[in-house]
Amino acid sequence: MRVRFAPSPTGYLHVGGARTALFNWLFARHHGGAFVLRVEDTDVARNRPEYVNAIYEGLRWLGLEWDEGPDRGGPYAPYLQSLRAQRHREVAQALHERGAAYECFCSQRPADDNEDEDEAQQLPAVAPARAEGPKQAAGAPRTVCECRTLDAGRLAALREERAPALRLRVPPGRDFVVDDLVRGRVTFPGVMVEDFVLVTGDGRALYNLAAAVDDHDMAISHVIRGEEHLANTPKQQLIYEAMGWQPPHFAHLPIILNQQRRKLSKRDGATSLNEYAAMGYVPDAVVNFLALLGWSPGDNREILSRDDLIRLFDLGGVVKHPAIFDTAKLNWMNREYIKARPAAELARRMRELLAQRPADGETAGPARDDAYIEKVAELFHDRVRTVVEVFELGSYFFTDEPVVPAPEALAKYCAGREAVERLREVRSALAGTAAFDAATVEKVIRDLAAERGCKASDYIHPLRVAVTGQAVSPGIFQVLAILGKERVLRRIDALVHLLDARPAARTTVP
RNA sequence: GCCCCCAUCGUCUAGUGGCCUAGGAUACCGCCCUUUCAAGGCGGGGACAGGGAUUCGAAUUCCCUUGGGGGUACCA
Repeated sequence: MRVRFAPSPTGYLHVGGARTALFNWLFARHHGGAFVLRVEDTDVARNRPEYVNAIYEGLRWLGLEWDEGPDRGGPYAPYLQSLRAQRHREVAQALHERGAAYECFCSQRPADDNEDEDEAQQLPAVAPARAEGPKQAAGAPRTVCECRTLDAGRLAALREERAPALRLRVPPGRDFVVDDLVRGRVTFPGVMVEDFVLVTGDGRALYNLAAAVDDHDMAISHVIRGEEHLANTPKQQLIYEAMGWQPPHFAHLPIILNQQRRKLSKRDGATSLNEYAAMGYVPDAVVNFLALLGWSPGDNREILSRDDLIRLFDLGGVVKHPAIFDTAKLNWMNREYIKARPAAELARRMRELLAQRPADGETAGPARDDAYIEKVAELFHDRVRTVVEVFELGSYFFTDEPVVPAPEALAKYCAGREAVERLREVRSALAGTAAFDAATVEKVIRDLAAERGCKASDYIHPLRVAVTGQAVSPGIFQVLAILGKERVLRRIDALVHLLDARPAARTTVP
């Protein structure tokens, strides 16, 4: 079995494309078939060569290695569609010769006067491309221009005037059915598929021709792609039929939608894979999550390794309805993967992200130290959803400066006058200890509380505000130990100073 | 407009005529634990879009309505 992922390099690999690639990969690995990467770069207007690399990077990040592709060759090379143009023209010519296609001299139909589409340049008309006039009663949107039946004399005359496009002669009077592996039999009324263009006036093979030819030539057995291609399928089947080729099986995957139930677009926050990488999602989690978006193993399992997925995957488990991309669940899953792996791995990912950040004050000092990163990772590895969350929740670990206390934290734990007292007491207790490991500082603080006859938390809360600037943090004793005596003392001093300077109005708290 | 597809908790889904007073996960809420926040444990609310039809019996079959999505290019 041979499947392919055929992106066009018009942008970064987005989650929809990634999901399509993943399902193809899973299918290939499950059946021991080949997963081929074919880059469909035939639309010169929108292509960007640099995006080919972006696609490679996205697939590699996910760990979806391809067996054949532009960069690694294979028995059916080349895998860059633009390099196969000659072959596309050959097939077009064969189609023409056997009467399955005809030359069309019509002007380009004006692109729908819909808003965003870039208006196609309109050439002077030879014949009306679309039959105008009142809507035909029985609903017959199919357009047949007179080029379909030009006689030899007229044909020759027209050829002198301009280069024709080549249209497929769609057989009239029959409906077209697609036996789709995920949605069953789909029937398109014959009147709806019109004589579509195979090759443009300037000799470029268009998508339906190129895709059909390449899929056939590359011996693709299963075409697994997004639902947006469903309506193209009858056209491609017609090409196979006209050429006498055996068509592949087709499977159309449901679209991934955003929270507003629309097709994912740039405005929906992160849509391309590299953004997820940058935010500290782990590839295995993204793969797991994407696999469950539109597919289910049929039981209640949620956490599935790559091997599980390969073993369990089949097209029968693919659902028909579109799925909404839910970041909350991805976050949960990512946390599961972070927790399931040792803290050292989180530390490694932190270092990777740190390396990509500018070396400003935020990441100065001890943040460079591997052992230090590891300790911080230890503290956060079962409380963060993403790697960057460590830097956000634990920002106080990545600066040598005193922290700026959050107003809420101040209001919650430092409102009363006694907070200052407590800070002074705990400061001097802490200053008096030489060892500064978690166990020691815990004993110091608990002893202090016992001695003063109050709760340890009475000291802990203001202390947390002093060293982290926040009302919440991981266990305070470990935080203190990692920060180190010097920074801790300095931060206590800074907060005491700040509290002292504040207006004396609110000295009591109810 | 026309064509096609789809329709179970907010979200991802299980469910292929009786096992369903509809299961799981996530999100949310509560309790326990606790130095805070998480994690963890326990518990809670929450769905078969609507209407017909078939059937002894429908989330499951058929039809209509509604809603959502996709397509409608000399783009892919």
